[in-house]
Amino acid sequence: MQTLSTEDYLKAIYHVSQSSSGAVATTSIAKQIGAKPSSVTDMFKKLSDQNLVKYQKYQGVSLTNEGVKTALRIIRKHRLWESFLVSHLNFNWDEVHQVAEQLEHIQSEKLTNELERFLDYPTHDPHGDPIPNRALFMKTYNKILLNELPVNKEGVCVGVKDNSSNFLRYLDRRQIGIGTPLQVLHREDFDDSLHIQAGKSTLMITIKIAENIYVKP
Amino acid sequence: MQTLSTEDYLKAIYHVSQSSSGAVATTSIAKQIGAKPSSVTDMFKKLSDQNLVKYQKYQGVSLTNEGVKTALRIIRKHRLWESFLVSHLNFNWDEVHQVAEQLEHIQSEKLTNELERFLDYPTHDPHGDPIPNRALFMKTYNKILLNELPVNKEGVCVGVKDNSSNFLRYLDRRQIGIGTPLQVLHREDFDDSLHIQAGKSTLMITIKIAENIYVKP
DNA sequence: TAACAAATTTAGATATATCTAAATTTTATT
DNA sequence: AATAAAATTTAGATATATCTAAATTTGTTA
Ligand SMILES: [Mn+2]
Ligand SMILES: [Mn+2]
Ligand SMILES: [Mn+2]
Ligand SMILES: [Mn+2]
Repeated sequence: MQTLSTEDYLKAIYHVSQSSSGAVATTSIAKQIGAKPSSVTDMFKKLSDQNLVKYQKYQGVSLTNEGVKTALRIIRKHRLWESFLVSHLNFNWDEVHQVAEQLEHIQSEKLTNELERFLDYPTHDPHGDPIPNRALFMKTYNKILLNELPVNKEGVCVGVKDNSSNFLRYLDRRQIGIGTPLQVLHREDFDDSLHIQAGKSTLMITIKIAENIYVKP
Repeated sequence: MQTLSTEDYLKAIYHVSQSSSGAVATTSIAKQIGAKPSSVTDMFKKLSDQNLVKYQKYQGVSLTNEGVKTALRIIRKHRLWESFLVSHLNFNWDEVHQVAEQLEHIQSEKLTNELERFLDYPTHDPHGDPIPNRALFMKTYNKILLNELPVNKEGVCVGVKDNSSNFLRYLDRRQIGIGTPLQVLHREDFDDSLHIQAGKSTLMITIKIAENIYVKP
């Protein structure tokens, strides 16, 4: 059986490998997990012994098929729990991550599958991230960052790149959430700021904000 | 912060101290937890350092006020989760214990309190055990064991003493559960077996069964 | 009460996880 | 290509948890 730490490593490797190509480097995981590189090396060896990653000294790791499956099972649980917390327990989308970080380690297939049924088979979590189904398949749709949306083209917010409380609460204050219609009215070349239409209100956001909002055109 | 193991020890000490008087002995906890007495001694020292138990060498432990509170907080979570699993996730009462054993360690006051609200402030878990409320107060009612119920006196099943899957499934097969009306029709002195009325059916049970069913007269 | 048995504690071994600092390998730069 | 810088690994230290076996204390019985 996996230790809690093992599971967090697999998840971290999965996420890093999604956002970059090639093998996953020791330091990138060290940063993500908050551990020293030497500890990461130890874990890489351990995971390699269990055939969850392919590891070559000095060359980083990549997940094996079994490793991907294990990571997706944790991510599935994480996102299902986040959905539950928001939809039934009055959590705000910026409060769920820390708790889901614990709940994702609960070992019970029946629990996971029944939770999924209870939530009526959600496909996306409160941050717009796709939830792997029982077969670990995820429905992903074409999404682009808000700053890539052509001026005056209509889009809908379908997710966020940055999941930090700070950013999510900023969006709350601007009344931007999953499902909010978004449109770029004007792009100010001088400072890269954007004039946007968000739902019924128009407002001004910086490029940094726009780079963390996913929209479906 | 508590380690998972610490929490299980506190819970074990609480339960043992409920079912016996005086200090809690090293071996009794060793049996409950499935550890060696020497390990238990180590933990007793650790808990004592944290002022969660009063410990005197060779004399066992007793929980301090803080220790009782900590134990009750875990028990509160355990029983709330058991209730959730049965009421919303299609778990049977004999399947919930192992999962609740994990869920009880999730650290989030908001989660616990919102779960309680979501379940509409239940006072008892699926086994009839009382759930401590937010102030850690438990509603207990007068209950006796079925074998102490006078012949022909009417009672209602309000709990079970043995929580094992084996026993709970036995009760399922006999259609005895929380709320089932029970009555002792005849007590066979020769082998201490009992003829009982359970709901609409009459059946015969051994003394061992009767000693594990709580009834409210 | 002396002697034995049972319970408990202590001492020391083993296993695991993570760190620091040194050594090694890879990558980038001149 | 040689050298410097960065990344990674190794070696060894520290901390924690749990065990076995021996020593100690307590409880029981002749
Ligand atoms: Mn986690
Ligand atoms: Mn999420
Ligand atoms: Mn537990
Ligand atoms: Mn219970």
